[in-house]
Amino acid sequence: MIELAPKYDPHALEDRWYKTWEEGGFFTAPDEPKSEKGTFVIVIPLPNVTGTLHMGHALNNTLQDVLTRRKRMQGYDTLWLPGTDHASIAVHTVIEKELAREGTTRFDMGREKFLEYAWAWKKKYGGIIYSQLKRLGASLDWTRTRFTLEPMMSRAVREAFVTYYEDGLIYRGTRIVNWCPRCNTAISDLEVVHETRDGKLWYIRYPGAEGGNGVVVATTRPETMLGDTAVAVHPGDERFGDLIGKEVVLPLTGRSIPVVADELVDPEFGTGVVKVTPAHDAADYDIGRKHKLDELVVMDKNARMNENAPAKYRGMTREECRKAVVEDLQLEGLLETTKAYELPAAICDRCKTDIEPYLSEQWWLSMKELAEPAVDVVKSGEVRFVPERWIKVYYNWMENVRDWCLSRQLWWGHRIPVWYCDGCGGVIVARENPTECPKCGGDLRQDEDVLDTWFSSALWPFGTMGWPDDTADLRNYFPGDVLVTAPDIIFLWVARMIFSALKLTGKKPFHTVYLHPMIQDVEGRRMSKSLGTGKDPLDIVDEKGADAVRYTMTMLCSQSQSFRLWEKRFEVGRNLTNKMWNAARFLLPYLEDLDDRSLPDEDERELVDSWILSRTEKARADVEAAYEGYRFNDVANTLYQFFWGEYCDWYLESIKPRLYDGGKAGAVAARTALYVFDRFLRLMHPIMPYITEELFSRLVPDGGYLIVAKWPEPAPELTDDEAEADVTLLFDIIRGVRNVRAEMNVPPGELVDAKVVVADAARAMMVEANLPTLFGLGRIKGMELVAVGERPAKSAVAVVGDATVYVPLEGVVDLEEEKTRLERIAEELKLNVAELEKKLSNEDFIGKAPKNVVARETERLEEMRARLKRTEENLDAFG
RNA sequence: GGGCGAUUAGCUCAGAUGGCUAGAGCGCCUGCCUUACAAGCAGGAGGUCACAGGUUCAAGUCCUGUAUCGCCCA
Repeated sequence: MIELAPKYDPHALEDRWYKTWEEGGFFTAPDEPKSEKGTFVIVIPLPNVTGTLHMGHALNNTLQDVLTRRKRMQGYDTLWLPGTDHASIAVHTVIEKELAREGTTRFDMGREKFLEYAWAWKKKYGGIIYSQLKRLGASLDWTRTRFTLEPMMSRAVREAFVTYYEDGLIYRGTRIVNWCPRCNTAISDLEVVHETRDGKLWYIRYPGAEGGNGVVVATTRPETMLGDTAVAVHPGDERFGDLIGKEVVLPLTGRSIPVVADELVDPEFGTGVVKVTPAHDAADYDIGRKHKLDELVVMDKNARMNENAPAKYRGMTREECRKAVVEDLQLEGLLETTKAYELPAAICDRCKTDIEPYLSEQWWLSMKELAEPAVDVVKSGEVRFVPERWIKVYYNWMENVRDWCLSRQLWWGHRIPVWYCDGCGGVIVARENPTECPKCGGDLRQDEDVLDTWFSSALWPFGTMGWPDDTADLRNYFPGDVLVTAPDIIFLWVARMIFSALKLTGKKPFHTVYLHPMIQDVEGRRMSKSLGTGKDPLDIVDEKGADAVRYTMTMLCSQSQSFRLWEKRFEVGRNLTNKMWNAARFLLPYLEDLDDRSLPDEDERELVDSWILSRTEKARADVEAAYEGYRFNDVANTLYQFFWGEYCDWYLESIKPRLYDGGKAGAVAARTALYVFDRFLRLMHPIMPYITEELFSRLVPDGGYLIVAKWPEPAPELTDDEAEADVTLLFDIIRGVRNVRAEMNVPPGELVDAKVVVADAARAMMVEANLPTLFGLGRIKGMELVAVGERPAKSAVAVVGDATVYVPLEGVVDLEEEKTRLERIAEELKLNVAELEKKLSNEDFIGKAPKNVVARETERLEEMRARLKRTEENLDAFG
C-alpha cells in the first residue's frame, strides 16, 4: 500500500491525469455518435488568438467543462469544440506595435509581407491559450480545434457573404462610421466605448453674410468647423425665426453657409444655434442629408486635416488644429466665450483612441429582416436564456438594431469577396475567385477590405462543423446544446450567431444560452489586465491546484450578474481538496483487507450507515435539481456541505470505533463509507476532475477511469426518513453534551457521565443501541437512560429536541453560572412560545394557511412548550 | 436620458415558485498538536434582511416610491 502524503499536492498528478485522459481519447467525440442518450455539444466562446487566459476565461471554461463532463458520465456522446478567432484589430495592434519598434509600418511592408508576418506570429503565439486551458483540466476535443481564418471557416464566410448578398441583405453605402484613426479602420457601434469627460464648450460667432451680427454657435469640437456646411436652429425657436434661409460667414474659411431649421436641434443647448458638420458628426450627417447640404470631409484617415481645410491647417492633427483654430478665432475676436462642459466621448474599445465620426464607403449587412426570426425563436422558447432576465436585453437590442458595418480597412482577416471591373464598372460577388470580368473579360481587382472578425465568429456553431458542406459533423453535432458565455457579449456574438444560424442553416444554433456572472476585483471594478487588476489564474493553479480554482469558480457562480474575486477566495477550494485527500487517506487502510467491497445489505447496516446513505441520496437529488436550473453555486455548496459537514464531521467520526475494532462490523462500516465516497467522487468529478480521478483510482482500483464512469442514478431505496430522524436525535444529544462540556470548561481529555431523558421507550431503545456512537463523539464514559421526573442533582442540563441531557458534574459545575445559563435559555424559549401562540390563535391563520403549515406550527409550539417546561423544572431544582 | 441589477452577520455572498427558529465561507472569541486533515477539530458570539408605504393569515422573498452603488444601451 502506498502511503498518501498528509497534504494534497496537485502538481504531479494534474499533468499525469490530463495526459491520460487526452491519450485515452476521452475528449474526442466519435465521428459517428453511438450513444442511445444522444449527443451533447458546446462550442467554446472562441478566445481571441492574441489572448491569454484570464479569470473570465477560467470561469467560463470551468462551467463548460463541468457541463460537458457530467454529460459524458451520463453517457452522451459529448463534443466540446475548441478554437480561437483571428481578431483582426487585436492582431494588427500587436504586430503594428512591433513594426513601429522596428521603424516601419504595414504600409511600407505591403499586404503580402504583412500577412506572412501575421501568420508567423499566430503560429508562434496563437496556441498559448490552449495549453492554459489544458492546465485548467478542460476536456476539449483537440482533434477538432478550429481557427476562424482557416480554409474551413473561410469557406463558410464566403458562402455566408454571398448568400446574404444574393438575398439583397448586403449593400455598399457611404455613411458616417466610427473611424479609429489609430487602427485606421471603421469599427462597428459595438466596438466603441462611451464615456463622459470634462471638456469645454466654445461659443463662436459666425457673422452675417450680408452684414449684421450673425449668430453665435456653441460647439465642443471647434476644429471641425472647417467642415461646416450650415448652421441650424430649431424651427420653433422664436429667437432665430428671421434668420432661417439667410447665410452666415464661416470664420477662418470665408465660405458662406446657410442657416437651416431642424427639429433635431435642441434649443436648450448652448445658444440654440449649432454648427452642422455632416462629414464629421452622426447627427449632423442626418441633418445634412435632410437639407441636402454639402458633405465636406476635412480630415484624412489619420485624423489630420486634409486639403479641404484652409492651407494653414493642412497636416495638423485634430488636437493641433483645435488649438490653432481657437487661437485664430480669438485673434479675430470671434470667440465669444468658453465654458466648462462635460461631454460624451467615444473611444475605440481596442486602442482607446478617440473615435472620429467619418464619412466613408463601407459594406453593410441589413439587419431588420435577420433580426425578426432571431427574436421569434427566443419568444417562442425554442432558445432559452438562463437567467431569463437577459432576454429583455437581447430583445431591446434586436428590436432597435442598426445595420452592421461589415468592412474593416485591415489586412488580417477574410478579404471581402467582391471584385470590381475597371473596364465595364461591373461588381462581382462570388464564391470562387473570378479570374476575369464575366461581362467584358476585363481585369478585376478585389475589394481591399476585410470583414469584421465577428462576421466569422457568428458562423462558429456550424462553420466549425463543415457548413456549407453536408459533413458528418454538421449532421451529428449541429445544432449544439448550450452556449456558455458572459452577458457582455450578447450583442457582439450571441445575437449574431442566432440570426446567422437561422438565416443560413434554417436551424437555431443551440437551445440554451447560459449567461454567467462577470468577475470583478475586490473593489467591485471590472477585472482587466489593462487596469492591472487582473490576476493570472494560472498563478493560482500553480499555488493551489486546478481543482481549487475550478471549485471556487463554480461555488461563486450564482444567478447574479457579477461577483468579486481575490486570491484568498480560492482557499475554499484548496481546503476542500485537502479535506477530500485526507478523508481518503483515513479510509484507505480499512479497505485493504476487504474481500467484499460492495454496499452492505440493509440488515447488516447500522443506524448511521442508513443515515449517511439517505443523506447521500438527498445530496444527489439536490445536485441534479441545481444542474437543471444551472445553479452552479448550489451544486458546489451541496457537495461541500454533504462531504465536509455530514460525511467527514459525522459519519467518518461515528464509525471510527467500528473501524478500529475491525471484524464484520468494521467491514460493514468501511464498505458503506466506500460506497458513499465513490458516489460522492462521481458527483464531484465534473467540478474537481483531477483529485476525484486520483482518489477514485485508489479507492476503486478496478473501477476504470472516473472521467467515463457512470453518473449516479436516482436511488430512492436509500432514502430512510426514520433513520434521519433518529440520527438527528442522537446528534442533538451529542451536541448537547459537547455544549455543556465547552461551557463548563471540561478538559478535552476528561470523559464524562451523562443521563438522558427521552420521550418514549422506542427512543430509549434506539439510543441504547447506539451508545458507542454517542460515547465516541461526546467523549462520554457512561450513560444512563432515565425516566421522566428523575432529575439528577448538581448537573448541567441541555434540552435538545425532545430529549433532555444531564451531565452530572459534581464539584465542577458552578451552580450560579449554570442557573444563569438556564435562565437565558428559558427566556428565549418563552419568546418563541409566545410568538407561536399568537400565530396559532389567529383564526385567519388557521383558516387560510395550508394545513401542513398549520400542523407544523402546532407541532413546533408543543415542542417549544415541552422544552420550556423541562428547562423550568431544571431551574426549580436550583431553588 | 433609457434598461437591468444590487443593497441580508465585520467582509464576500446564498436564500427558485411568499410559510425561517434567515444560512455558508472567511474573519472574530473560547478550548484543543484527540494516531485522516492546524489547509484541522469542538464550542460560541454576531443580523429590527438599505429606507418609507402597500398587498397578504403570513413578506428577506410580491407591488409602489425614495436613497446609494454597479453594469449595459443611447
